[in-house]
Amino acid sequence: MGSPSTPVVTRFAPSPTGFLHIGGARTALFNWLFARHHQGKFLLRIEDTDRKRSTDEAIEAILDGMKWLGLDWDGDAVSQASRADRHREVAKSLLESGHAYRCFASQEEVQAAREAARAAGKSLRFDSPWRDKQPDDAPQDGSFVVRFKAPRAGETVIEDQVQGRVRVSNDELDDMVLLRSDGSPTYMLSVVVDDFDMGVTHVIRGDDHLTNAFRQVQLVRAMGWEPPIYAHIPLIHGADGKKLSKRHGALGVDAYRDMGYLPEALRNYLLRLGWGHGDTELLSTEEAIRLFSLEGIGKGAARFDFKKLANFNGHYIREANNEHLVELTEPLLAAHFNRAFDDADKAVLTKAMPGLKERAKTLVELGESAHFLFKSRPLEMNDKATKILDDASRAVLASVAQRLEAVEDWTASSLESAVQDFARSADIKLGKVAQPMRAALTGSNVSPGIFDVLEVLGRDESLGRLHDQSSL
RNA sequence: GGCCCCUUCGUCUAGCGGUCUAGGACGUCGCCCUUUCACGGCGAAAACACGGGUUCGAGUCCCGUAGGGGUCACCA
Repeated sequence: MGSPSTPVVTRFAPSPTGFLHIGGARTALFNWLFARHHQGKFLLRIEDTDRKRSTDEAIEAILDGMKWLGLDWDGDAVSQASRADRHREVAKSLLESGHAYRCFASQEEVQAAREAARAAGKSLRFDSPWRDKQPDDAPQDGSFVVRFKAPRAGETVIEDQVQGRVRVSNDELDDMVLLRSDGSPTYMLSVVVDDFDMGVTHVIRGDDHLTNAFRQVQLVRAMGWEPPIYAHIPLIHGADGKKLSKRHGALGVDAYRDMGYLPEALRNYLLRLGWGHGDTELLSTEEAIRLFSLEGIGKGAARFDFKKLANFNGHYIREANNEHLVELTEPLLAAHFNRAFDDADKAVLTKAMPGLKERAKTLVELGESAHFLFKSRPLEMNDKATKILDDASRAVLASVAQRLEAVEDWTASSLESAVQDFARSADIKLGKVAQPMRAALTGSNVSPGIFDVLEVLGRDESLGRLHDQSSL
């Protein structure tokens, strides 16, 4: 950890070529948690230096994803492209100090050299013939790129907070391009400059950046700056153990939202994916901030497991307050029934929510489980309900309905005693009357407690549904 | 292919030389609760990749092997 005197500054730096995918979300979460833990700053920088592949929609999607997840950043999101002048300025000073040079080799030449290296089984380093040429040797009109004059001898070492000490021989690294032939800065240059200018103290990112880190450290040193502290976290794999790609479940967080996962559940799950603190599984955001540390991050890649996410989600649904869940579920119901839901509908939903949320793993399931409340008579029975409603059951329904009509106080407890009395007097088991009732009232074999269902549905609707299915 | 990283139950993980006959969670399978389904409770099966060292003693340290991953762009 940095000394207490230097405030922690972390950043999340996604490239806006798509949505905020699950791996990026976890990286953002770790950076956010780390910054909040140290009461430091968490910055957001959009790495849009590749103008062609960056889109405004993607930027929006990423910001939306962050907001939905509850990861708030300090200050405004910075556009890396907007800082191109400063990046060029740094490249220029590197050129002047002799840490960079103009390379006139064509892309074809570079390509050919790499292929030769591969054929020879060597590292694919490109040695530019222009590295040690004098400025006047340069062709007058040729286009060029600016390359970093990387050290060839020795090795570069990174004290990574997750990976430990990692070292690589400098002759493995070639002279990376700093400025393209059109004068635009590359990512390698831009990250280094931006991280420095933004005062980033800790770079926490996916370990696919680990090898980049070596070159970045060299660049930082060439500028006479101090490198940030690095923490390269393992990638997330799909359930099949393969790298998470577009084809392998690397969905945007918006997809998880649409599948009915709660942001708090996804946060908690993502946190536990690759980070641990003893046996603790469920952590509130406050606890997560309090407990989070880089030491708790594991080194191995983790597989994404929907089953466990669902379990966490069920937990957070049960924990959520009813009004909030009604708000989240109402749009799903409105879409399903293709009609607006008014306050009376919401009141019904709210009343049923305690029984509903107990058995839902996702918001989608929660919404579906509420359908029966709003269906109009006569309800259509699903297969299981149809099976339950045999002749005997329909006869029972007729009798119990008759008994319920006499109930003055239409509440779950009164209704329960009425049905209990009925079952006793008719000498049948409660289940024999409850299940047919459930079928008739909900059209299904699964629902919240049947007496709660009666109460929520109300006297008229309940009796009506019972009569619809009872034999006369 | 070069370089770098990783490897504890099916999955996520705890473990930071002896307390490990390896703990928790999800999942799975039983049982209990019970008006269904969930929830909850109880219980079970289930792992230190392999081989060498180091050490009185290794899941914990070192070296190989195997497997997995990442990266080698005028992408980020």
